[in-house]
Amino acid sequence: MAVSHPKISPAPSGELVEEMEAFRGFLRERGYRVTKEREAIAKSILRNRDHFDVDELFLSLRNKTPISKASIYRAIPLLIESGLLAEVYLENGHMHYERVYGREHHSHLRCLKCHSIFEFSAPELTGLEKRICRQEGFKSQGHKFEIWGICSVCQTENN
Amino acid sequence: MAVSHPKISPAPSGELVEEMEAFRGFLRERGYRVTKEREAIAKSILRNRDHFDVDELFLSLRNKTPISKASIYRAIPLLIESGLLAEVYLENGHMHYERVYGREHHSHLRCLKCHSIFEFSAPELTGLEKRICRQEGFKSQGHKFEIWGICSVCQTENN
DNA sequence: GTATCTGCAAACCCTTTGCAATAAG
DNA sequence: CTTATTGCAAAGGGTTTGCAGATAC
Repeated sequence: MAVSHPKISPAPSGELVEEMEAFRGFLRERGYRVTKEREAIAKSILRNRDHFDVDELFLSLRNKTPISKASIYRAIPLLIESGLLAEVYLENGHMHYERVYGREHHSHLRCLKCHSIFEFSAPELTGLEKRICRQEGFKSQGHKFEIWGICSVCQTENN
Repeated sequence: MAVSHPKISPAPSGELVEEMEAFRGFLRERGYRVTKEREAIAKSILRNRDHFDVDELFLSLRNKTPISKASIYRAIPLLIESGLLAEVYLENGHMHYERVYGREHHSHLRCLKCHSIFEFSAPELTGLEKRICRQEGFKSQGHKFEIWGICSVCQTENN
């Protein structure tokens, strides 16, 4: 199985300075320290990644700024708290993350063959969420919608 | 944190014999053996559980018919193949399962406080799924919708 | 200088697997 | 009798943690 269409959409880099500054500000406010490791991790996420797991991040940092997985795992809660990242539990075994800073809520299509993730927006989900919660007396803090199957590229590949 | 409203809805027991026979039939067809361990696991699921994880099942069997976790883990793929169970990846760290035999597709409300799971049906999700897939050229094999927050019982509890 | 952060390695938790003994057909 | 299944204990994979040395402030 050798599939290789792109999983990572290159990110706009205009706001990078601004977003980095926001992250540094968050750290200072909370009394956390601004370390080169945390900066490298944040920069890598802002620059390259919409979706990733810890291993991908670790490998991509390995060349320029090698950082231990322990430090990555320890940085992630900070990135989440700062509003830069969110956890995404794709149902394939382990935790994934996605950059959320400056992006809007969306849902995922997950290809079972090439493991690509595609995004879409479905505004009606919000209405559905509200209606269900009203019916059940539930106080919502979030929702998730995911579709899995075979993406268009993989459908046309022979094998 | 001591919360204790019911997580498990008692199952109808009229069809139990019939469902067990279906499972035995499935095993025989496939050349698998009908063992007392597999029967105890299937019976426990049919009788008591809509949602569970391996640990809960292990503990509940412990008294009457102690079965090793290894055997439970090995039985689960069979139960899934037989159409009795489905995996549910609630985003709280590990795999859960739900009985599907004779039940219709539904979605989940997950309480962050008492960890109860509530179910609801939202037929419009199927239409949404189809529309998105048509737009993206995606071939769907399934979808999932989950809402998390605080359930009505937990909202009225002080603390 | 002092408290936080880092890397390392060990610990953890859930799940899977190798193996010898057991049991189904 | 033959082969699948079981329980045990060890191995796996992802994630967390204790600790001593490094570093931000």
